[in-house]
Amino acid sequence: MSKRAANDNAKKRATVALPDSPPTLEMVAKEAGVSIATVSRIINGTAKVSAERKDAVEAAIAKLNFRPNAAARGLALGKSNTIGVITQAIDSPFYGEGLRGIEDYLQQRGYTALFMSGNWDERDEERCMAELLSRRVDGIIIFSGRLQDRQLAHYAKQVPLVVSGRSLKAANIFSLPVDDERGALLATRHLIELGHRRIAFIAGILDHPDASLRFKGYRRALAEAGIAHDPKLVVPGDFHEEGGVEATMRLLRSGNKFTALFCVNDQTAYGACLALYRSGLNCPRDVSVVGFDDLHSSSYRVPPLTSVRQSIRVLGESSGAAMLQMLQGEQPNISLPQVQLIVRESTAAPAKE
Amino acid sequence: MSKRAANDNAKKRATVALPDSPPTLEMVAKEAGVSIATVSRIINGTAKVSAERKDAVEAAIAKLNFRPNAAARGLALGKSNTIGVITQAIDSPFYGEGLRGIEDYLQQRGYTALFMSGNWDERDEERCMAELLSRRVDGIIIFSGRLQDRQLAHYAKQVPLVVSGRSLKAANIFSLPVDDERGALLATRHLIELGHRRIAFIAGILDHPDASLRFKGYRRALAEAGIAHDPKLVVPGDFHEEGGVEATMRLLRSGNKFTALFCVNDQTAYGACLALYRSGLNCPRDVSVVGFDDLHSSSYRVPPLTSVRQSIRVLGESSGAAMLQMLQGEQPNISLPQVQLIVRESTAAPAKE
DNA sequence: CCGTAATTTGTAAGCGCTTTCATCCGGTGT
DNA sequence: ACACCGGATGAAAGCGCTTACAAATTACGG
Repeated sequence: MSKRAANDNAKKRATVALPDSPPTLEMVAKEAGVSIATVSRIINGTAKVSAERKDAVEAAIAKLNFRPNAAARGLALGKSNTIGVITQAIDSPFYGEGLRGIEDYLQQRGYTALFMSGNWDERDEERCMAELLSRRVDGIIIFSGRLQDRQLAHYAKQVPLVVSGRSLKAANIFSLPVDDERGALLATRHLIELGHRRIAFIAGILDHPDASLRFKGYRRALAEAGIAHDPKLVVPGDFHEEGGVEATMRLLRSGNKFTALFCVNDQTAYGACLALYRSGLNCPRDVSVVGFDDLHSSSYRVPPLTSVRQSIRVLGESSGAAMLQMLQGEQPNISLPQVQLIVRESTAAPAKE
Repeated sequence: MSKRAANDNAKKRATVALPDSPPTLEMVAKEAGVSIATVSRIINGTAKVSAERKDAVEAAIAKLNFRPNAAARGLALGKSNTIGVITQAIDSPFYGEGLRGIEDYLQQRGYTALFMSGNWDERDEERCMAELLSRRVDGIIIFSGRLQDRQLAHYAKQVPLVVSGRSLKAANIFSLPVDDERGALLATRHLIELGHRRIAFIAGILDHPDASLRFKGYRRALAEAGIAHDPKLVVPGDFHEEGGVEATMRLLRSGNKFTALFCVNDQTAYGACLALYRSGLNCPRDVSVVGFDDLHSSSYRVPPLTSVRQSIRVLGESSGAAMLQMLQGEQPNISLPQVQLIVRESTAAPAKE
């Protein structure tokens, strides 16, 4: 047995010294008196090894508290077991649920998710892509995103892509679209069935695909019911609470009457509710409000918000599943559950005039 | 000992390259007609290189769309430029803001954050630590967390640690405590000043340090004002909306009168507000409610929630700053802004009886 | 007992990058 | 002219791990 007591007495030195470099395969091999190949084989279970050596190696690993260096392994293997995820904002309640879904799914299958925020900005998103590519992630999942289709197709040559919340087909890309139009249709139809005729719509950012699809669903529902679409009842927002407040105020000040409000997403609806409250209007007595996304906290609003549920968490899990299938070389066969209207207490029949 | 065969085989293998594998330093060097050392020096700016070669290399890099392999670089450098972050739940609105702060701060300084969710579970947290350690992150930031102090001290021998929202001192650990007690004191005092005497408290999970410190502040404010503390007005919650609903219902059913409610965090307060609404009680007319954390969406509640602001985003940024200082070998000299009470519209004087 | 096949185990060649060190240059000083 | 010097380059040695291939060991039949 060699004398490696110095290592064991590291405690003594630790009072002054910074953490000494972590143990390596070589140190484990020496400690156990075998070759590094044998240690590697035991760790990965890639070949049969005699029980005797196996025990010795496992003892050495435990003793040294050895943990394989993922970077080195990645280099040797040519894969990192990491999936990059580009979201717009990691602190958004909307994306957060999706990230959680991805993380849970991947982690159970031995992968790690690397999250980055694109900040609703195309250049930021490119920076994220560059960083992820540089880290040689095995695949990248993008939530909506501002990148153009052709840019995505370009990146897809370098790494498998899953794009969720968007519809797009190209080699090495799998997209998982959400049925925004149908969701908006259900929401608007619900308001119409309650008896509303003057239904305003707070849109998101103008050129955003989600927003335009939802707008389309809104108009389709109106058309179905034979209600003329009044452009004055459509105002832009920003997908955030603040935009909802401003849009609602603008609507109110414009003097155009409305008894219901369909908001492009829940956060916008939160803002709308606050603006109504500030204006002395009661939801749902004076104005009914419907959101989109069904965020977790929407069921705890006062009043609980009626919303379109697309389960962003499931979207996340499905994205992870699709990515793993792509990495197996399979064509993903994932589909999302249908969007669904969740009726709560922010909608009611309009007041009799 | 004929090594000829081995060499020949190695060469053969070396010439085989998959067409789609990303370009390497070597390919760039060949393309530019220089050595790989020169390319490396140009990329990192670690030495002077003639303008002529520099141009050639940059052209080659652009042509091949070369991106250095972060894993390989990490291996060679012995550092990954990555900071691991352990949070309880990536989809929590509370932690989300903190993560955003960390991400922004680190990214501007050339670091990448690797987020993992501990799920409020000690074993999960250990799994995260193991994963991060295996990836040889340069440091780890932990948000609150369930790990014991001694476990943290143990991990700190392997990697620098920043623990936020917690107070603890040990070698190689920097902790960034939030003044929970003072926040709770301010909140409760505010209710007292408004004239409330029967103030209930919805606590978090029993053994959680945040919860007990806030409870302490609550009692201190009561004591200051000479109000007897009534244990019947204190009920447990779970830091989530659901717990707030249940706790409030329990309080209401118990028949113990109260005119104000201090909740251990904003999410709990959201639940409380809903429970009041369901019971036909108006906030703040019948019951005033105060939260803690001042989440972004609290200012958009109906009514906007009075809360204690500790700027979790700033907490995140500061954690990042402290970590970077530690990596420089300095002793971090970071301090947090004081907690602050944000008075909004969920609190008012109690109704005259 | 030896030959041969079936099993472990060890050796060493990478994976892509950084960096030390030796080499090669064109000046300089005398 | 000659020894010397400093700056630009390249060769090569790792960083820690996997794995193809060789070597060593064992098992067995003839």
